[in-house]
Amino acid sequence: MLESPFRIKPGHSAATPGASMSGPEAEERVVSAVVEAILGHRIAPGTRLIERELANYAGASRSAIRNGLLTLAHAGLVELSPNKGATIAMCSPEEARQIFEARIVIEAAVLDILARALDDAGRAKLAAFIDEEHAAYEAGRMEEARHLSRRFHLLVAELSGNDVLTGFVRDLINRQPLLSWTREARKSRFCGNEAHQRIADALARGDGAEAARLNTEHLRELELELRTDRDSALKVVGAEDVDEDPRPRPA
Amino acid sequence: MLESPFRIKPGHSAATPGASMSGPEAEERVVSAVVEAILGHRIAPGTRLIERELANYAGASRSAIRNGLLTLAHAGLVELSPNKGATIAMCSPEEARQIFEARIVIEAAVLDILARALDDAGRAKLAAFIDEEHAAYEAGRMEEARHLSRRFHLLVAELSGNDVLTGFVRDLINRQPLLSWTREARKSRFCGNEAHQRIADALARGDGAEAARLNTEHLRELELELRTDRDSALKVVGAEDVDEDPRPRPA
DNA sequence: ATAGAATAAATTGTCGACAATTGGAACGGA
DNA sequence: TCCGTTCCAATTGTCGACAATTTATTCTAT
Repeated sequence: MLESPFRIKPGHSAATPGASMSGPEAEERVVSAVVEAILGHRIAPGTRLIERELANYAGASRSAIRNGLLTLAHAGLVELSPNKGATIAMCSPEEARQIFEARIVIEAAVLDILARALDDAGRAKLAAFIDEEHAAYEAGRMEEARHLSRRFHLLVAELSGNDVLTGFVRDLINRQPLLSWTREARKSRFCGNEAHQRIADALARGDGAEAARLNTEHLRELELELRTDRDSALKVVGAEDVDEDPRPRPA
Repeated sequence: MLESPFRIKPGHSAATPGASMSGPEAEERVVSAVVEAILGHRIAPGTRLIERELANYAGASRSAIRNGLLTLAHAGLVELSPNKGATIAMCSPEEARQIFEARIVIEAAVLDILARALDDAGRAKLAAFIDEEHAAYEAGRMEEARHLSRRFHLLVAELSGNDVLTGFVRDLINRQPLLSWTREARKSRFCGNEAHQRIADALARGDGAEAARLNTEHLRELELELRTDRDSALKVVGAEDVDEDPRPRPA
């Protein structure tokens, strides 16, 4: 769950008004939809999520939505205030810093573990993934490229064989889009395929320390880029508060 | 949440039969009760949790219990199978290994961070906590001592200032009692007040690397102790399957 | 007597309705 | 015009009831 099939496309406000197909995956559908919406920068942090709206949208009942919101809250993607409702989580700069700090240390550990345990099958998977990532970029499918770029770090964690650490990495990666939700960030250059290649090379050499160092550098770069994006965004829009705001307005 | 006030005492099977005080903390109550029951080794991994029973016990309705179970499931303390219900999570040896591995790397990072940021207030808190821990042990209040011993690691994380990593540490520590749930483990010697003291000393010196090394050693020792406990338990009870079983039998 | 199928009990999943709380709007007074 | 109060719509929280599924029991045939 939370693994995000990335299939549901929100944007229009009523899925299929007549057909109330309340499958057993109703809750899952909402979770996926919200995750996808956040990843696609179609929904802004701080946006209020009204249960009934989501219910209508997903063709499910409020109970399912409530469960979904609870799951999302546990994952740190939405914030729940008693009697106040749910909003897309907002990350303060400090929180963003902490997330990057956590990613750096955990991924470093994961790489160190993986460097010792990587076998041929793993090497092949890594190579194939990086190829796919590169292909998507070359073909101009930026959305997919960005998606794969995020998933690279998850793949590394999975290959390390430690499910606990993998879960942590997944949570942290999923929160990433909360940090850079401005339109500017979408223009950011292809984030680090070269870096990923270098990391994979170091891993193949069995040099976990170097892989960790490269990854740390990579993440620091990302963080810096994010910070400048945020700053420039603030400088541009200024005090009128960011309101290009592509969020689904309550009817 | 999950912070566990440790105040509710389960054991008798009906809280206050007449008074259905369904406060807003009903869900919280169940969560605390289950956490406390797990920590006190009063409930065995694999035990099935029936919603209606919990509801009656806590004087709440099934909805609240369901939410509580979802929270516990996300924390890794219970497992939910669709249409099958909830059980106290069982940790395979492999899972236990992964949890310790995760603790080692994350706490090492936390100690490294803290060594650079520790101020006088923090030093004082650490010292006071270790004193309290020691006092509880000397006074023979083993339950409390064990509780404080676990919390030491959480305190270190909190002092580091990184809430994200702190949350991870909390999750991992809460899962600890799932690993050593046998009666034998209760007899285990006071786990590492000296070790805690030494770690605090290294921190006070600003030597994060040494603190991390000591902590790693400390955790490895704990893991080993656990493993032998489990093995000896298996050797003793043998194939009759562990069934001293102090779990609340379904009426 | 045992294996298998049919039945019955128990438990979970889902839903809609109602109560409680919040946020905003209309209203009135200074 | 501005501030405070009152009222109302909107939203969340909670509950019990019913349907669907699983699990235990009983019955029958071999």
